[in-house]
Parts: sequence; C-alpha cells; structure tokens
Amino acid sequence: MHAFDVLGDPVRRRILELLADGEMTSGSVCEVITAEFGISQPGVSQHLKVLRENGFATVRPEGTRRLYAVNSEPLRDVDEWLGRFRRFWAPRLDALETELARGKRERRLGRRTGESEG
Amino acid sequence: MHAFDVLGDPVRRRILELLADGEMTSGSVCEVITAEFGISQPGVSQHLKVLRENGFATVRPEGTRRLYAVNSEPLRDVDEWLGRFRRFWAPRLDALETELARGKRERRLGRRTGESEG
DNA sequence: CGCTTATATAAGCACATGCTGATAGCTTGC
DNA sequence: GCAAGCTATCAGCATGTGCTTATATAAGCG
Repeated sequence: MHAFDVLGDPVRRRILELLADGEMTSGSVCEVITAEFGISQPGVSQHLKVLRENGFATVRPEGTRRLYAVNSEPLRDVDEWLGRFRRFWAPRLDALETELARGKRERRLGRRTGESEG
Repeated sequence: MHAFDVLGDPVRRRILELLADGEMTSGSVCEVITAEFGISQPGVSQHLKVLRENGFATVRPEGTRRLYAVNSEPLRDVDEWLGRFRRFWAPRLDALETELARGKRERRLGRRTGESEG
C-alpha cells in the first residue's frame, strides 16, 4: 500500500494527528475516533494495523495496553515527493529550501551514527 | 474527494509529475501514461477529470487540443497538513520553517492583490 | 484456573473506484 | 456539410477497501 493510500483515509489522518502529540494507547485513540467518526473498536484497530504495517506508526506493549507512536519516515517520503511542486508556491524560497532539504537529508543519513531522535 | 484521495492513485501522481515540467496536452499525457501503465485513453481522461475537478489541474483549450497545467493550491494544503509532522525529521529547523511558512501564507493571501503566479 | 480488560483478527457485506469498449462532442480542413 | 482528429463521457463490470458482528489472543487479578 502506497503512503498516499494510507493517508487517503480521514480516520488514519486523524489518528496520526493524535499521535503527533505523543504516544497513545490503542484504547485512547479508539475513544477519540469512535466519538468523532462513529466507528467501532475493530474499525479503529484495523486502521492502526494499516498505519503499523506501512510504517507510519510503531507499537510498544505495556502490560495489556499497546502504546502507539508516530514513525515519520513515510511522511518524510511524502514530503519529498511534494518537494517537486514546492516551487509553485514558494518560488523565491526555492533555493533556500533546497539547501534546507539537503541538510535534512544529510542529517537523516548521518543519524544512524548515534544522534538522538527528537 | 479529499486531496489525499486524489494523490492516492499512482497514475494521477505521475500525471502531476509530468505537468510539473510545464503544460501538456491531454494527448501527450495520454501517450506517456498508456505506455507506462497500460491503460486506455478514457482511463487517462478520467484521471485528468479527477485532477481538474479537485483543483489539482487547470485546462486551457487550444484548437482541438486541451492543455493541462498544475494548479498547486491543493498540494499546498497537503504540504501544510504535513507541516504538523515536520518537526519529527527537522527538529532544529522547526522554528525557521515556521517562519518560512508564515511568510508563504502571507504572500499567498496577498497575491490576490495582483501578483503573478509562478 | 476462571474472570475481566485491552486489543487484534476473521468473515461477510456494501459501496466506491478504476478499468474497458463504445460513443458523443468539438474543432479543423476540404 | 462531411470526414478526420482529439478529447470527454457513458454503461457495465471487477476489485479493493472499510465497516460490522463475532471471536480469538494476551495480560492482570482473585
């Protein structure tokens, strides 16, 4: 499943928004989503599965709960794809942003050497 | 149809990539897409329709041809949604980018006063 | 072990989406 | 007007995706 297909679903986008503020249990996500979208617990769980299996979220068990967190790599890929079009709305900043992107990419690759993740 | 749904289709993403290099006729787009994806002319035309109706592309008739071009507004919206997550892969540049985004937004709103679109 | 809570999976149904072949609508040129 | 070329639309079919209910798995607790 392509990154854009994953983001194509409003429920999954909302879940990512929630996770952007920090780790959440499946149950907490479920509370919000069932309230906002009126879908069932299995429905939410299936969306979490899609996010997991496509690398948008990571899980960490804690007792009987499961803590979900954002994994940003696929989002970064989407951002890079968008980069091709960024000049349409930021023509003057194009050069600067190219530089920023280059810096990002270098840090991203260099990160494996032991820097901490924000 | 939400912007992310539009971008969820690989054919539509490819068409946007083509249009990013400049205006193209429906026929030229069709040539590339049918070659790369093996779908028919009506199939391509339907994708162009989706891009049109959701504001990702504009059309300009020229004789019997139709010239398509990128319209970046929906892409910009996608970019802004992604902004929420950008701190995950660019923590240090967060503040700077927030500034850049603010500047962009102001120019974007001010553009209606008569500036040209890139 | 049996009960409860938290979460995931399974089976089945409904609907949306994308594809194709056929065809319609314009525009140009004779 | 008629034929040809380019593009769009239509009708119908197939497949994928998301939802629901029911159930399985796993941990905590008595």
